[in-house]
Formats: sequence, C-alpha cells, structure tokens
Amino acid sequence: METKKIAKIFKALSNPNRLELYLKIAEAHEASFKSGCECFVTDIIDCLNIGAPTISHHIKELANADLITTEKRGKFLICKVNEHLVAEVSEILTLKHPTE
Amino acid sequence: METKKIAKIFKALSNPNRLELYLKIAEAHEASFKSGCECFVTDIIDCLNIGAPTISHHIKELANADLITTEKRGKFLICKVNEHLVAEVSEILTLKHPTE
DNA sequence: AAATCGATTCGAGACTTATCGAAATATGAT
DNA sequence: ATCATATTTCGATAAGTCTCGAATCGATTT
Repeated sequence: METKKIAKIFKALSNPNRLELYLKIAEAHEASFKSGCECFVTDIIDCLNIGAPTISHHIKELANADLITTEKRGKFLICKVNEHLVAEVSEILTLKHPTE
Repeated sequence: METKKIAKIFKALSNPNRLELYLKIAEAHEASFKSGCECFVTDIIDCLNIGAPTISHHIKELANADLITTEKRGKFLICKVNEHLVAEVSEILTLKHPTE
C-alpha cells in the first residue's frame, strides 16, 4: 500500500470524535455477527455530542479512506467496517508486513 | 487507553512525510536487533525531501505521541520505536482488545 | 398532500498544521 | 580557538480542518 494512502487512513482516525465514531461502528459491526442487527448512524448520533452535519462529514471521511462502507436503507444509513483494510493497516503499523 | 490519546497517535501518523519518517525509524529499529547499528536521524534526512527543521518538528510529534523515544548521542539523535504502544494501538484498531 | 424524520449540502468562523528560511545552539574535529 | 556538522528554535505564510447553523433533499407516515 502507498504511504499516502496509509497516511490518509490514519488521518481519518486522527480526530477524537471521528475515531470514537469509527470505534462505535466497528463495535456494532462486530456485534452484528451475533445479533444480526446492523449499525444505524442514528443510534450513534445520540452517543457523541456533535451535530448531525458534522457526523455526516466524518462518515464521509471514513468512507473516503475506505475504512468503512455505507449503505442507504430507506432514510437510514448503515455502516460496515472494511475489515480487510484494517487488518492490513494494523500489520503495516507493527511492521509484520513489508511496506514495499 | 483514552480515545484522545489514541487519536493523538493516529494524528502523529497522519502526515505522509511523518509516516514515512516513522516507518524508516521502525525499519531501522527492527534491523538493529540483527545488525546492532542504530537509527540515526541524519541518515533519514537524505531519504525524505524535506528540510531539517521540519524533520526535527516531526520527530518531536512522534515522540510526543509516545510512538518513539529519542536519545542524544554526541551531536546525533537516535530514535527507537515504542513497541508496546504500537502493539496496543494495533489491537485497538482491529478490535481484538476492549476499548474501555 | 402535508408533516416528519434522517441525512446532506453550503457557507462561514475559529483554529491548527506543514513547511520554509534564517538564525541559534551544541558537539566534535582541526 | 576556530570551524564544521547535527539539530533546534523562531517567525511567517499558505493551506487545511472542525464545527456549527441554516437550508435542502428524500423517504416514510399520517
């Protein structure tokens, strides 16, 4: 993976609110395997004390870094984690993987 | 670990040049176990095409995020990776570890 | 069709950051 | 002591970011 792309991923996680947003999505994503219910953005908004416009902006950045994918269902938005990418980044961070 | 602290770590890695700097330090740090020679900042400066003042600033940010530790030997600066922290962050990223 | 609700877009304000050149510091070499 | 080298500090500029409120869009409900 290119350094620029990796940096972009880290940048997406570099804002406290956006990171918390990502972690909540990741948690819900993880839990969905057992519970079956998915991660609705609406539910997250109540947890973080930032406005909806900001959340929307943050989600777009996470998606733009390929950390998550989004899917619109009716008027709701559902988020999923791109597990493959996250695993790859984790390996680069710990240098288990050659950077190329 | 606090979300704020984790975000700070990611922020430290969110700039392409600084990320490359970190990766070079990590590589040299890794190699030092076999070769015995350590990571001198001077050698890195030539690889990245940014000035010395900027490098100095970036190193301070990496150290400030606890990603690396620095040690002055004579007029040279040596950097080591804080492996423990990196491992922890990597686990948080992949959600192997509860966030608390 | 009107109202409601979730999400998005837009424009703006306050704040932070990356980078540089010049100058300063400090250590080691001549 | 003088000089060269490695790093740091300072001041400045240009660019980017976070967040908000207001307005808008789209889908569902009444």
